[in-house]
Amino acid sequence: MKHELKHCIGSRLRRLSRIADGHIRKFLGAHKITENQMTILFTMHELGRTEQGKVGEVLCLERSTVSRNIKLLEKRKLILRSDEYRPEVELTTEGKKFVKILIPEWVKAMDILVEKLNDDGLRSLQNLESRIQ
Amino acid sequence: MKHELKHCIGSRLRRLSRIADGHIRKFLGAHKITENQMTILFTMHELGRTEQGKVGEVLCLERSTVSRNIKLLEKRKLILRSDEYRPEVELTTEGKKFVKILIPEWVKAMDILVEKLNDDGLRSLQNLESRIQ
DNA sequence: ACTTACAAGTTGTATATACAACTTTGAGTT
DNA sequence: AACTCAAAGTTGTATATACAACTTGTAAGT
Repeated sequence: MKHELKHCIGSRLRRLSRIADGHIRKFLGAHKITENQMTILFTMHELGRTEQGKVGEVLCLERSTVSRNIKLLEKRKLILRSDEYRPEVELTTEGKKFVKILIPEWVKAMDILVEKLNDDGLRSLQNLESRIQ
Repeated sequence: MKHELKHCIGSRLRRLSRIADGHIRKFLGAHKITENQMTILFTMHELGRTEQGKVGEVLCLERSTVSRNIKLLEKRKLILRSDEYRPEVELTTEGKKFVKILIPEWVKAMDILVEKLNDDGLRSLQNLESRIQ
């Protein structure tokens, strides 16, 4: 057979991401935030005030997924949406504060993951990213 | 800063897996099956009759996740469960037939992904797997 | 045989995700 | 100005996932 079933690239990447997220979650426990929402907060921190759609574009997330996640973060007053139909979003002051609180925990998780992956593993990750799209 | 937020290993792996799964889903459309359920079917095809827990162990999935996914596949009569509390599971004849139908579609998706990744990308994937656990 | 402890399954709950269908808005065309 | 169309947002629906709490069965020790 040309490919072996257990070499399915989709399932292997899914598994890798579950493992990595598991490590990250260990450090987020106290802060009542999911790793996904953390990623959106961080992305918005990087982007500054931006259109909602841009978030999905950067993260390769479907419009509807972004819409719902943003809604959850808005409910917690971590982000602000302009009230146009196509809103611009940005972190609130509280959101920025929360990001600053999260970063040290996230750094602990990254330390562990980076140590596991090593420079070579990080290059592998970049390599995959550059090839897959 | 030691790490950059946008280099978060968790979110990058999540993104990669979403992209890969998107490619796979394109080929599964006609067959009314999700890429995750496909993975479980393929895993069970490899394992043969086995304890339910083994599936989660191989795929790094939580017990409850396996439980629910298995239930969905059982409802479709693609798998069979012994009726002990800790059941053994296996593909039904119908399940095996379905796997044979799915494989060509899956191969098409793998052809595309393997072409994108190339030998070098596949080595990168293996490299990540060997390092991350 | 009884008890205890642990391992594995299930269920409740919340979030994450995608796709389809519908809605809204703005931009171009006439 | 009215029309049309495309782009982006939202909602309905189904699955995927994890964690916590509870359940159940088995194995070990007495």
